[in-house]
Amino acid sequence: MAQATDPSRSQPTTLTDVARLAGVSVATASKALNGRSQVRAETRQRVVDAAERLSFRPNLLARGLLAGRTGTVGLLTSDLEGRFSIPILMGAEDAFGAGEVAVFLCDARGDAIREQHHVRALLGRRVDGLIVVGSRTDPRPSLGRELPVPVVYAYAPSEDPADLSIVPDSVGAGRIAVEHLLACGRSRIAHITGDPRYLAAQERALGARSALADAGLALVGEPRFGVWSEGWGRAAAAMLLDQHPDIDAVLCGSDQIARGVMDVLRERGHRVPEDVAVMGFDNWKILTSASRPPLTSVDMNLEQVGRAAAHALFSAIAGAQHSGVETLPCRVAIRGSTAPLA
Amino acid sequence: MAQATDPSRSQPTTLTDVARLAGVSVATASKALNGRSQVRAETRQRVVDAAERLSFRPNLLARGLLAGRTGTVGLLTSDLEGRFSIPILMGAEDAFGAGEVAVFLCDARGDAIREQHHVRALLGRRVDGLIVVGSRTDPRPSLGRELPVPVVYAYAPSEDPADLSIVPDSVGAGRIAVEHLLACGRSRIAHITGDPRYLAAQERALGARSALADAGLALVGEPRFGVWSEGWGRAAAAMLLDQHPDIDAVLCGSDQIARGVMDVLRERGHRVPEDVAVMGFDNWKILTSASRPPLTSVDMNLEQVGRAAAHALFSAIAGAQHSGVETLPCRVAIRGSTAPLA
DNA sequence: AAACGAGCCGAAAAGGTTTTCTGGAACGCT
DNA sequence: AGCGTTCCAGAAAACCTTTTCGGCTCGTTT
Repeated sequence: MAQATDPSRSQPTTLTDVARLAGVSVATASKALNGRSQVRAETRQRVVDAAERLSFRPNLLARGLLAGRTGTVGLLTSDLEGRFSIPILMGAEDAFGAGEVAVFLCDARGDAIREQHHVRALLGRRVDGLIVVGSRTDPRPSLGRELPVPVVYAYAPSEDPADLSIVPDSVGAGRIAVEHLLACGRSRIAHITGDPRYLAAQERALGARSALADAGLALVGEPRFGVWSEGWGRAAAAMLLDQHPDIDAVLCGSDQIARGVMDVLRERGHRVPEDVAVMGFDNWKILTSASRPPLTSVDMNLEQVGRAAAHALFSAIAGAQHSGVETLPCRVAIRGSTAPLA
Repeated sequence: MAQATDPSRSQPTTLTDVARLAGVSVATASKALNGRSQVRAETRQRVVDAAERLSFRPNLLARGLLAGRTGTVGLLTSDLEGRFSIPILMGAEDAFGAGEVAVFLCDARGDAIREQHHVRALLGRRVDGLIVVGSRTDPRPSLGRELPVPVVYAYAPSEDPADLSIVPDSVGAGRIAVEHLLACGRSRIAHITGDPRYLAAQERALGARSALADAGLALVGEPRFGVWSEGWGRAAAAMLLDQHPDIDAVLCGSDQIARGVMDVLRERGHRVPEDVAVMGFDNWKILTSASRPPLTSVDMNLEQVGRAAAHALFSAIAGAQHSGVETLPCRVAIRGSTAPLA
């Protein structure tokens, strides 16, 4: 006798097994399980029972090979570590998971070579489409127009306008932040933000200024660019208070910066929000809910971005031909650090 | 004529195309490209050139169908949002990516039904194995012994000792934390930690006590369990200082708690680390590097856990039969919040 | 009674690759 | 010349599923 095979690793049951047990041909078994009409109800039931007893799961490889579509997509992140990729990834996974589509996850770690490698591997697996997730909102090089499957860029738009990109509306984010502060009765608003080489920093500042201008106001001083850290928030806040002790709101480019700013405000005896309102961007709950008081922040709706990218990819796979950069609105998550002036 | 097909979505080239262009049979083309020996060098070169010209990529579905192995694994997380899954996921993705294995990402969102659904879907895609990543270190129900592929549990071990699980050494983490504080000359050490229903909280406390006992010492008071938040850290620190103003170190159950503790210490005029040393767990850089001073913290080496799980799955796929819970050591990331007593 | 239609099932092909086996050609040796 | 050996290429099967098409049976209609 041949060596007994490990029972716990037995070959998965095939349609042939089911057909044999049900006493029909594989063709009939297939039709019975897939709800085709040319099967008698009684026969169908026999097949379904047999499949159940053998706990049959159709081999999606074979099906994909035949159908030309695999029901898989590639999710290519440039940087899993950064916290922006994760919510986008969650949104996309959510949107796909509901629709029987499986997601290949690849992390390029910001390396173009590795990215290219992953694209090749994914194409070898005949994914139906790709989502490319960036780690910042600055445009990135396109994967090219010659790919055999549709591609959607999320968060970081493609440089090629022929590609389809889904990004949060950073300018609008700056606008709604200022509008919220204005609604709270603030008028002497300063802006402390992060690295000026980030498009997001520039666009948020632009939106903030534009909303102020619409109200006939202007920022107190110039936007203070620096880095995305609490330390910078503290340093900039100290300088700001020295020069402009009369501010009544600080719009911060990130939640981290906002935390630094709030620490300095408190240490210098300014009450938040009674004397000075503080706002951040990103709505990173670990920071916003832990600060004293909890921090009002602009949420970039990143899960939404991921979901929208997934839906866009769906319709692109179905044949729709869209292109250009689509922006999604952000929203203000209001907490204790902003409140109307008494 | 038939409708012209969209050139940008042309069918991928197949081995048949390559063989035709090279003037050989598909069998020979396959052997040439896969380095089989029964091909003349000159013929092989012709095939390779043809494949190159057509930018041929073998269809991994077909290969997988034939080989019975697909070179894919499923990564099943219970909670992508939590920050513990991500490093594990990165480590696993890293280990697999190097070896031509692609990773299906599925997020069950802590829902057993959804998890079961994903397992079925992954088995339908004939993954070669599964990694199940938990969101906390408490044991979780096994997926069962009847699965047709090997499974490795990471971070959250399986309740079934017949399964293989890879977890960080939480007891050891508590030990090395205390050992570091002892090495800094501290002897009056208090412990403020999180939710007592988390095994990690219990085990870290256990390890800490055991290391202290080895040195002939004991904790100052009982471990103070609460929740994993800055707010609890502040509240507990205030109580602690009221009862035991003479402590010289606080071991905190998480970096968030540690930040809260440090804020209260500073506000009450205790210097860190001169008067009181503070340590956290998790080594979450966004918190450890932003605090004043930067926070010493125990790193759970989660990427390592992910990599180890990937390697374990590899060898299980290759046939090795391991089981039980394997613990991986943690390490102390030393920063400014701990320093030797002068 | 013959013809026809409807309903149901099975045979076979297709999808792309790898592997095994067969066979042909060239070459060396007796 | 005949035989054996080596080398190389191709034919065919296999993996598993879906779909098309042909054919069988049975019931209905003229």
